[in-house]
Amino acid sequence: MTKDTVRDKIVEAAKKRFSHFGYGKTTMAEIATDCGMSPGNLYRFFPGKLDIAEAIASEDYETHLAQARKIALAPGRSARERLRDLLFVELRRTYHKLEKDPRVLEMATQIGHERPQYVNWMLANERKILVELMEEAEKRGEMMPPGDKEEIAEMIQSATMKFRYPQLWSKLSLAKLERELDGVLNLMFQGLCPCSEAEREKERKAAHAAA
Amino acid sequence: MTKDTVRDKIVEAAKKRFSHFGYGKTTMAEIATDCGMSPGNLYRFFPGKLDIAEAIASEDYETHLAQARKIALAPGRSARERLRDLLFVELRRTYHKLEKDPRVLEMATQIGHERPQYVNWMLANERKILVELMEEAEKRGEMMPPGDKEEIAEMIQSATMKFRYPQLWSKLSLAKLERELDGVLNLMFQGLCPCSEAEREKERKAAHAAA
DNA sequence: AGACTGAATGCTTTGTTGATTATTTACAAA
DNA sequence: TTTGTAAATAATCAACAAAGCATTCAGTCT
Repeated sequence: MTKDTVRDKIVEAAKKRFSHFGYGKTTMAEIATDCGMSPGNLYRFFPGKLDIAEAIASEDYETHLAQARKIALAPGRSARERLRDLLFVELRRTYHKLEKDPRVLEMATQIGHERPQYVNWMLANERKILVELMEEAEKRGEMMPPGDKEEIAEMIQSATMKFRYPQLWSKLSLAKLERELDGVLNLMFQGLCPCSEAEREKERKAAHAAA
Repeated sequence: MTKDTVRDKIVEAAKKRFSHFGYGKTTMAEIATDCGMSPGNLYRFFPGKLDIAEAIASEDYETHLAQARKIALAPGRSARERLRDLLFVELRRTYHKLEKDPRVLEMATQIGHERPQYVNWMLANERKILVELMEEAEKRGEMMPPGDKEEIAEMIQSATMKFRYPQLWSKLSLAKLERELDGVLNLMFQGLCPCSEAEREKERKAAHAAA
């Protein structure tokens, strides 16, 4: 039996236990027994319990990323339509996932708390997709904002972070969240008080001086 | 001795204790003794301990609101400059306040956790100021985005919530936070991919259909 | 050697007890 | 009636013991 097969077996067993009893309530000993091995042996395949959870999360995340990339590059939709689609799909997906079962939320908070680096890695991946979206738009000759695309992606994430893991930040209903996301997108798309670039530049200087 | 005088005395005593020992570590009995009365009597002036904290917070908040309103209506600055000033001042103010002393943070989290209504009330107040800012801009003939001002204010808050109580949501440094706020504001001001209103309308219909 | 075990370790969680403390209430003074 | 007290209650907290568990490792088997 190859090493990867065993790894998969462990992940499968853990997935069953975690989704049934929750992360906190399943022990390494139980996972080991389910795989017909001793607890100690698990550590030859994973550094620790949380890493098994990460492996499970990553599986899910891979398919999510693929889906997101497809939306970001969907033909026949404008850049802004694609961005809107992307954020709405993410909002609904995570909302429902966290809503339907508290076990997932438990694992999410656990990982988010003890592995901030992992969260950063996810954000970076999604930023890469946003950049691809913008590059694609530029290639198609759509109007694009000036400036570094990676930075713009960061700001989009910053302005929409509330909608990324909705249940962690607020207790708003999905309907309310969707309305707010729509509003924030409109704000970003149309811009407050649209006017000339020159005027904007002057303004930023004034802001800098005041600070 | 009038009722309000006693109330003030209680608030003063509590303020001293809270800022010195923290909310959790001061007892109602101590506050009462400081005021030369029995613990039970405090309840003739406040429904509970947390309400005393609220009273203290509100005192501070009033001066904050006044300052914010002044910034929002400052002469000689454009609407966007004023909005930028407002958000930056708020960011720095709360960041430093929470940074400098954990006692304030303790009270803030306590109130935020057990009195979500109070937080809503604060947000509503600040929204009112944003609306005033926009109305003032309109009066001065500055270019304004179309739509309900109250709603726009809500969306601005939504997009900038990360900067309102920075320490509660992330562990970013003030410098990083300022850069992000700057970026988000630019995003809102210039708008992603500026283009015609008609095109935007078409887009929203498409988004609706897709949902 | 390489794969694996299961007992040992030390950390975290849980349960329990006793004290503190917010809040209520029955009563007293003015 | 208003203003207050202080004892009673009930909820929470702190301290500490007991379990339980993730993780490690000395050692077995192949």
